[in-house]
Amino acid sequence: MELPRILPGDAGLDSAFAGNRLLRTLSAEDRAMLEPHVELAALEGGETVLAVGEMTRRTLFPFDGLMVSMRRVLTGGRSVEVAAIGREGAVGGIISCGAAPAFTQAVVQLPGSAAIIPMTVLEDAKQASPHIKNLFCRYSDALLAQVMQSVACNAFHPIEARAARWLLDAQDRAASDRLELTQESLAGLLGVQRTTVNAVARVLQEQGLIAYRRGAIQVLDREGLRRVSCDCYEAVERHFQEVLGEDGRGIAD
Amino acid sequence: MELPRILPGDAGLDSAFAGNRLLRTLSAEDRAMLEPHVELAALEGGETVLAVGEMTRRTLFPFDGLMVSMRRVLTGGRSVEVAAIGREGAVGGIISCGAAPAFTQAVVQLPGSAAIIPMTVLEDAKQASPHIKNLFCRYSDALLAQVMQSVACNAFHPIEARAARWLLDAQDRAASDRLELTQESLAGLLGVQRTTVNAVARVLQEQGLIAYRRGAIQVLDREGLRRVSCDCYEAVERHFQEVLGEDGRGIAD
DNA sequence: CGCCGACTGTCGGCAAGCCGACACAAAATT
DNA sequence: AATTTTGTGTCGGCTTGCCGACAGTCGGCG
Repeated sequence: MELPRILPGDAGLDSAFAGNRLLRTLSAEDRAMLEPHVELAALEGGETVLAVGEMTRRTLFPFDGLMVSMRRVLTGGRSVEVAAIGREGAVGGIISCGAAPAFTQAVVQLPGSAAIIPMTVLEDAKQASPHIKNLFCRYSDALLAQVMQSVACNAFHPIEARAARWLLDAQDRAASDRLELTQESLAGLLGVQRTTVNAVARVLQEQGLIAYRRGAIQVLDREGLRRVSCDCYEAVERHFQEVLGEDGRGIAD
Repeated sequence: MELPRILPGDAGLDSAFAGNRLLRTLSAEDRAMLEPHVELAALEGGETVLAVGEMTRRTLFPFDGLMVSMRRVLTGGRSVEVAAIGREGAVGGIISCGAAPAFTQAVVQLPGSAAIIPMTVLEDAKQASPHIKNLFCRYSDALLAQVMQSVACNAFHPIEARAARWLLDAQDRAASDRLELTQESLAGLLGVQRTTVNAVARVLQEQGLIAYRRGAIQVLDREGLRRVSCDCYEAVERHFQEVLGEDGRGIAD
């Protein structure tokens, strides 16, 4: 995978360390340790960040609207999103510590920027900083919880609710309220037929919750979406808060 | 949670360190480091090993037929199994490093034994032994993969295939080919109606793949089950092999 | 023995969402 | 401006699995 670079100036670094929920919690010393090894990248929608089977030698910390979608593709070509990661988290070797090949593919769903750090650097940082180590452990738990919730969500909740949840999740991470994606790709993420997505989109639009045109969906009424969405949205957010807290310190740091 | 103890004699310890796929890979020195802090427990079906919200202060390494089921319960009382863990893995704080409360409940599904080790001890061991640290990282990745596969599996595969997969998974871990569970509880694990499970069970029995009586299912024909099961079974096992290998050393230890 | 609670078998109506098909519209390409 | 590509709208038939209901059965226990 080749990633386009953006200017690695201090402005970029500052917004990375301020814009990502994990990086934001780092002390000056922690930050100083990582900074020399950070690479910044601007990513466009559709780019593959990590291919199945590829070794996870680095980790991306999204900020600035970037949302990366982790997809599991099955034999037969059908695929679902198993997790979406934005400025609240990290993608790559953060769980496996770089010791395992990717099980899912990671694709840029909403464009934005990321701070990219080699796993070797991160592993050293974990050794040196108790906070970093603890932070990554807690984030791993939060990510696992997110995926676990999706298992339950897929099993029980109707697509209308799941679609609404997805839109809320996406908009949380997006830089704008306009999400550039087709109904077709949304269908692929939710693991349902395109025609089903179309039906749901129509209903949500009639209710004034969203507006869409060719290749883009706009969120008009977050509160309304929240009502039709399943409570998986809240459940995951609650666990995030509990584990990582708003300040990212969480429990017993 | 209170766990009944079994005699912590050397015989028990030996079978624990030989019977669990993770513990088995430890060197004599690694084992010596943990041994003084290991508690052995015999667990009965239905016991709650970890309640939602409880801090994960220790980790269980199942052996000897024990299978623990991680369940996510939704508002409304419906629940699904998000992961099943047997002698190939570990349950508890292994991902969160003990830094987060449990998001799912963990219930004993098939009776057996476990080696229980406090997270504090495990964390120290990770510091001291590169192999242990690497092993736990790789297992974390494998567990996450398992859950991710379930998301896709629930989204696409018909229950007949999923049920067959569950039976294979369970029998891999069980001490015998007789699984003591009711159709009702299997329905709860798969996240479907009991009547649906009943229909599936009847079909599988007619095909001679299983036999069941009140409260127990017996696997008769593994190969046959494999044919009707979805390939999620193989997909997860393959990733396990790739990451942990048969000897648990996996990639670049 | 006889009761009772838990588990299983079965049915019929019903809704969600699959799936293929096709027409249309908007953008991109030439 | 003409053409192609890509995305959207919609329909009808069909299957899976939900859901409530109820009857049958097994086994333990008083």
